[in-house]
Amino acid sequence: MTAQLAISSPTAFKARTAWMAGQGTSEPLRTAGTVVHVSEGREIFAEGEDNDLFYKVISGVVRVCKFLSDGRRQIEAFHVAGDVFGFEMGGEYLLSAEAVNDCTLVSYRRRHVEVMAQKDHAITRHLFEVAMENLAQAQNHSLLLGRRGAIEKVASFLLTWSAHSTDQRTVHLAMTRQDIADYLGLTIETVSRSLSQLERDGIIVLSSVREILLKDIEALEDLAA
Amino acid sequence: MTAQLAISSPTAFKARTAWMAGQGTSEPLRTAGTVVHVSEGREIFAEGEDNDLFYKVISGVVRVCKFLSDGRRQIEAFHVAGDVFGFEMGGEYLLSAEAVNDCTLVSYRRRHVEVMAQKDHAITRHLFEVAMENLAQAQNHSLLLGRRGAIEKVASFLLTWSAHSTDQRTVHLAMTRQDIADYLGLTIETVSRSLSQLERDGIIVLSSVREILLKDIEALEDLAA
DNA sequence: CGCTTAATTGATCAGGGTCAATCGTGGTGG
DNA sequence: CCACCACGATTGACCCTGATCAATTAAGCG
Repeated sequence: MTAQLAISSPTAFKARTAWMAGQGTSEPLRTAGTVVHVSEGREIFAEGEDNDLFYKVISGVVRVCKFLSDGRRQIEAFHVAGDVFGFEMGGEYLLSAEAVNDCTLVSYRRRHVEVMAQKDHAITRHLFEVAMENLAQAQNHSLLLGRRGAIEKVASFLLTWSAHSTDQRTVHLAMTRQDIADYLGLTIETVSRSLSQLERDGIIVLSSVREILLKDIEALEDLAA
Repeated sequence: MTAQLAISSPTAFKARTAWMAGQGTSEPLRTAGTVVHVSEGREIFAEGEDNDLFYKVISGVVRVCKFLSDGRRQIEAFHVAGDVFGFEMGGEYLLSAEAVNDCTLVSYRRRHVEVMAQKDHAITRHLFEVAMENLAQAQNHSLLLGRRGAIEKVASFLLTWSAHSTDQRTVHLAMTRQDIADYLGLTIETVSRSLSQLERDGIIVLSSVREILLKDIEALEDLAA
């Protein structure tokens, strides 16, 4: 609360290196957690369950999502190394979380951390930042969903996701087309067509299904503007 | 942090009575603010400005929104009496806020409150709840924007907004059709047509432009499911 | 009473969804 | 090692919802 650390950036994903999560003096929660492994596709928690735990990603990618009664799915966010998710105030989770691929996570017992936070102000501040970061992300996501066309959405997604790649111009996708579609509020076919379109325009190259080369980042940024 | 107060409900708007905002022992911030009046259509703050203040609504309705470079607008939320908005971590606001109609607000100096929060744990917890409530709201909004058709969106909007009305079946709209459209990610025409459609189906009655009677709440809930 | 702005309604169009067929790719087992 | 299989991704044809353009109506307000 006291220090006004600027949050990293108002993007949908956050970039921190996996190896530093859970260690270092900048990590207020480092002593409190339990390491867990979750394999691809497995549920971490579901909407409506008691939320006594929250998590931080060490490696892998997690999706958090909601479902409509008819099965339609909306992915709210993808979480990568360093991100905290599942931290909520009420008695039960408001969304579900699943492993996009094999993940290593640290789980924290909420009540335990709450007690710690009373003594250690740094923890409180850290949790605040987590919450505010997720909020900023959710608000950007709304803008994306409400006011952009299919190509704009896909371009925007590629740019954001490219921030994680070691090489800025090579995007490794951890998720399927269906995941992307459910994140962008599109169908799998429209995502596919948009990618093909971008390739035809010489803006990207689909070097393999899960790997995309960004040839013209300028053009992508114009589309995502 | 310690007490795990359940947040009121995961709806897009929150209902509290105007006359109790800013007083009562349940109000940790009651001594710190300054009352301000903002008239209809006026900007309260804009994306990119220094955020040294945040606000609570006493009366009236506030919209918070983002703009795309081409002028398209996405309203993230409407805030009513009791809601806190403009509370962010970074150095500048990530969204803009405007008065939908004449408003009375209380403004709080962020740095001042941050100092207070160090001494008074109740303030910290209260701000946490504010943040988490806004987060839950933003996430529900994403679901609405990404995965629902026009009629579903409008039905959902009416139900949520009806929670504020004294009479549950009579909805007074503070905002224009354009505001509704920008909140739902639709055009003004589609909002209008959806309302007309609902009236033709006997589900609502448009008693005047700003007043709508909900005749068949069941049917609305089915649509919004 | 007219003027201005918001809202409704209509006609048409296009972006994206749906349905269906084909292609690729990675994994498995012979 | 290779062939087959299963599932994900791509592509095509068509349709439908919601956007766009345009005209009309309604509602404040001076």
